[in-house]
Amino acid sequence: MDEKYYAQKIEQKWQKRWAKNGTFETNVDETKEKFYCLEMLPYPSGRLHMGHVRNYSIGDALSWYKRLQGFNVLHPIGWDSFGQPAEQAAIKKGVNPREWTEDNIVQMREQLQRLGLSYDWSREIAAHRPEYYKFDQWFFLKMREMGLAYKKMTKVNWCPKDQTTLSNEQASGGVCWRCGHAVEKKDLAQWFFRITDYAEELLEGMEQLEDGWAERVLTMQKHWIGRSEGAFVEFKVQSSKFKVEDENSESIKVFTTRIDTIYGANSIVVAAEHPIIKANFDDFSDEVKTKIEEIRAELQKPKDYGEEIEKDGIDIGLKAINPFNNEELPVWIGNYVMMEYGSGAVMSVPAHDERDFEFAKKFDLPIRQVISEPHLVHEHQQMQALALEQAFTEKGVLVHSDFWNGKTSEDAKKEMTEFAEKQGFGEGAITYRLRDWGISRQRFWGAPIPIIYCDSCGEVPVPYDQLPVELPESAPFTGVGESPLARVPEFVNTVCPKCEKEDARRETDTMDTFVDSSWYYFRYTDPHNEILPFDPNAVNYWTPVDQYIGGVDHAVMHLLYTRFWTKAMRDMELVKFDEPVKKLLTQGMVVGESYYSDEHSTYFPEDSVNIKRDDRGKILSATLKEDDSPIKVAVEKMSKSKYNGVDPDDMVLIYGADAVRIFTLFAAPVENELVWQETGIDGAVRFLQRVYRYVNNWYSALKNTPKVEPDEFSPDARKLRQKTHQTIKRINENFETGQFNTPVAALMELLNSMNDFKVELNAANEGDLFAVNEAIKSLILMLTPYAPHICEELWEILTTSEEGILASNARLPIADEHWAKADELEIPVQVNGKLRSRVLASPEATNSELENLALADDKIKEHTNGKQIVKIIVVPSRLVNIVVK
RNA sequence: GCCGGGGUGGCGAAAUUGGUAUACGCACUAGACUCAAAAUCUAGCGGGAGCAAUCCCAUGUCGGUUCGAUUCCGACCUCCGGCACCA
Repeated sequence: MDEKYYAQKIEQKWQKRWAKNGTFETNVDETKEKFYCLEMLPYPSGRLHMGHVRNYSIGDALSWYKRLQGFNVLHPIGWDSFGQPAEQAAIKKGVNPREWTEDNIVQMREQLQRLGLSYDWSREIAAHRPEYYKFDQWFFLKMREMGLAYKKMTKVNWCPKDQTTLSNEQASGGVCWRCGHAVEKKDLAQWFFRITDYAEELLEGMEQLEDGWAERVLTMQKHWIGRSEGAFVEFKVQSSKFKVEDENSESIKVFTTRIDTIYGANSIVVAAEHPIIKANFDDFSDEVKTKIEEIRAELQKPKDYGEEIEKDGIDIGLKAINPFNNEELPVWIGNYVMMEYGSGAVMSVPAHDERDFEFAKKFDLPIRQVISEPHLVHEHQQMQALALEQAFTEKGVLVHSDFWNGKTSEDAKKEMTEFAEKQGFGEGAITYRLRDWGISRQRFWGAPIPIIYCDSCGEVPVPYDQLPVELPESAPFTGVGESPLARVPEFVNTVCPKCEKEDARRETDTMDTFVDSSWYYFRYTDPHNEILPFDPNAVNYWTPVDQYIGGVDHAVMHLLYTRFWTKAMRDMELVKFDEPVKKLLTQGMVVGESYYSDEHSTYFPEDSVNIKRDDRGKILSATLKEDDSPIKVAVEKMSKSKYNGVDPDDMVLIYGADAVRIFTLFAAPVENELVWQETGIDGAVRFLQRVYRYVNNWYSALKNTPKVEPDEFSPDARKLRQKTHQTIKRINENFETGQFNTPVAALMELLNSMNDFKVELNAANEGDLFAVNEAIKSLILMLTPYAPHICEELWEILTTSEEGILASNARLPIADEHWAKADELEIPVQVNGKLRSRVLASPEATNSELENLALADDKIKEHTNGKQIVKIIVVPSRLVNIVVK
C-alpha cells in the first residue's frame, strides 16, 4: 500500500479492471430482484458539463447502493444524438453531422469513463444510428395503423427570405434569427401524434405517481394538459353565409365553463381565423375588413414571452341569438380569442370574466351582472344595472336569469347544460389545453418519417421489411430552403411500394428528437434486437424504471411524451403497465459565480477580474483588472458564455473522480441548486485522505482481527461499535428516502469517532481490533456508492483479495439494534420548556426513575426551589420537562 | 395575474416530523510541528452580558395553539420556479 493517496493511480487501475471484468454488465436473472436506475441520456455536445456530473453521480450512487443490497441493477447510458447542434455545425463549419456526432460521443464516453461511472457499456445506444432509428420508424408505422399518427395543415414560423421554417426561439421578436427578415406564418402539412386521445388518462395516471414524483412536476403536467369542464352552446346567426357541420343550422358554437352566466352575455366574440370570418368576408364593410386584416397581421407576429397584448376587435355586423333568452347579440371579432382552443368563439360575459370585462370597457359594451354573492341576492334582483368596478369571477347565486334565478352556480351549470342538451342547442364538454404532438421537422439530422408519396396511390407507408429508411451520407447544408433531404434526389426519388411505379417521392421531413427519447430506456433492455424494438421478456423483467433522475427542465415535454408513448405501447400490447417511471428525482442546477458589467451585460472570465473579500468571504469590491472599473457578481447557471463554468475533466484531473463525486453529492440536497466552490472539493479530498491514512495505519494490525466476535469490549470499543451501528442505520434510512448529502456527513462523523478511538496499535486487544475492523469495513462499503475507486482499493488491501467488492459478494452492513443502542443516555431536563440541565440515565429507565433523576439534579433544584411543581412531562429516552409555578 | 416551492450562523446545510436548534463540511482565528511555507494535528467559532459558573436573545415578521414550535394554525413581508388572454 502506498503511503499517500494517489487518486489518479487508483482510479485508472479500477476503471481498467472494471472494464476488463465487465463488472457492471447485467443480464436478466429471474432469481434476483431487479432495480432499473436511469439517468436522462445526454446530447453529445462534445463536452460533459457539471450538470451531467451531478446527474450521473446521483444515479451511480444509487446503483451502487442497490447492487450492494443484492439487487440485479440495470444502469445504462446512451446518446440522444439527433438534433439541431449537429446540423448547425454542418451549416456553420461544413462538417458532416454524423462525423461530428460520432467524434463527440467518443470524447464524452471517455469523460464518463474517467468519472468511473458504473454503466453497462454493452448496452450503449445512440439515436442517430440506423439500428436505433429503424424503430422510431417502426413505432411511427404502428402509430399510424392505430390512427395515432396523422397529417394535417398547421401554421409554422416561416422566413420568406431563407425559405425555411423556424422554431419559436429562432423567430423571437418576430424576425428571423439568421437574416433578420420579418417572420411569417405559413401553412404546412405536418405529422402529428394524437397525444390528446390520452389526455384524460395522462391526467388520471398521475394518481399512481403521487408518491414517487415531485409534486411540482405533476402540477406542471396537470397545468399543461389543462382540463376544463364546461359546455358547448350554439348561438343561431342571422344573415350569414356561414355553414357548420349541420347544414340546416347557421350558428356559432361557443365553449364556456360558466354556462350559468349566459344571461349576462352581451356579445359573441370570435377568433380572427374563425370560419365565419372567411365565409362572410366579402360582405363585411371596408372598416371591418381593414380591422380584421390588422388583427390578423398582429397575430402573425410571434409573440415575445410575457408580452401582453391590448384587447382589440370590431363588431362585424352579424347578430346571434342567445338560445336561453332569445336576445339578439352582436358578433365581434376579438384578438384575445384563440382559434386553437375550444371552438374559437366565446360568449362575452363582462360582468363575470376579466377579459370580457376589459373588452367591454374598451368598446363601451353593456355589462350585466347575473351572478351575485349569496347575501346580496335580494338587492341585486331589485336593481337593474350595477356599476361593477371589476369582473366578479367567483361562483354565487343567479340573478336576472329568468327561470334560473336563485340557483347556485353549481346547480345552474348542471341544469342549464342538461336543458341545452334537451333543447338541442348545446352539450356538456371537456376541453384540454394539450395539443397533439407535432413531430415533423424540416431538418436533416433526425429519423426520416417512413412515408412515400405516389401519384397513383397517395400516401403509402414504407413496408416494415424495408426499414430503416436510412439518411443519406450527406446533404446540402445551407440553412436556407426547405428540408435538406428534399435536395438529395437519391433519397427523395423512390419506387412506390404499392404500385411499384418509379416516380414516387419520400417524405423529406424528419422526426422530432423527442421521439427518440420517448422510448430509449425500453431499448436498453434489449439493445441489439434487429427485429423488434425489444424482446417482451426483457422489457417485462426490467421495466418500469424504478428510479429516473434528470433535470426539472424536462418536467413537461419529455416526461409527458414518454408517458404517452408508454400508454400507446400498452395499447400495442408491447408492455403491460401504464406508467413507465415509478420514481422521479429532479435535480437542481449547478451554478457558479459570474462577473459582468451592467451596461453592456458582457461577462468576464475569472482571471480578468479582481475580487476583494473580507476574511469571512464576503465580497468587498469587484473590479476589472484592466481599468479598475467596477463590475457585478452573480451566481448563475454555469455556461460557457458567462465564463462561470468548470470543466469536469479539469476537476477530475486535479482532485480525482471520487472527490468530485463526493463533493457533488455532499454539498447540497439533490433537488437544490448546487453552488460550485472549489474549496468544497478540498474538503472532500481531505476526507478521502483521512480514510486512506486510517486504513494505512491499521491494515497490518487488523490481520490479527478475531474471526469470531469476542466477549469483552473496552468502554471505548463499545462506543465505537455503537457509533458504527448507528451510522449504518442512519445511512440506510437516508438512502431509502433519497437523501444523498446526509450519508456523507454520517460517514465523516464515523471517521471522526474512529480517529477519537485512541488505542496504541501494538496494545490493541481482540475487542479493539474487532471494533476497528467492523468500523472500517462498514465505512468502506457505505462509502463505495460515493467514491467507488478508493473503496475498491482499500477493500482489496483489507481483504487481500483482488476480486473486487461486488464479486466478493460483499453487502451493505445491516445495523445491529443491540449495538446501536447506547449504554447510557444523556437526557435533557427542562424547566418550563427551557433547557436547564442534563442527566445520565440508562435507556431502560422508567418514567418515574427519570423524574427522580431530574428532580435530584442540583441545577434543576435551583430552578424548582420554592416553587410549586405543576406537572412533569417525560418523553421516554428523550427528555424531561418540569412545569413549575 | 394564476399555480407551486422556499426563507435556519460569514457560506453550503442538519434536525429522529411537536422534544437538547445550528450535526457534517467550507471559510476564518489561535496554537503545535517547521529555519520557513505547504500539508497535518489540537482548540475555538450564532449574537449579547459576565473573570467565571451561568444568564438573556435568536430558525423572514407579527400573532395563536401547546408543558414545549424551525416543525402545526392565521395574517403579512420577501425570494425563486412554472404558466400566461385556455373562455
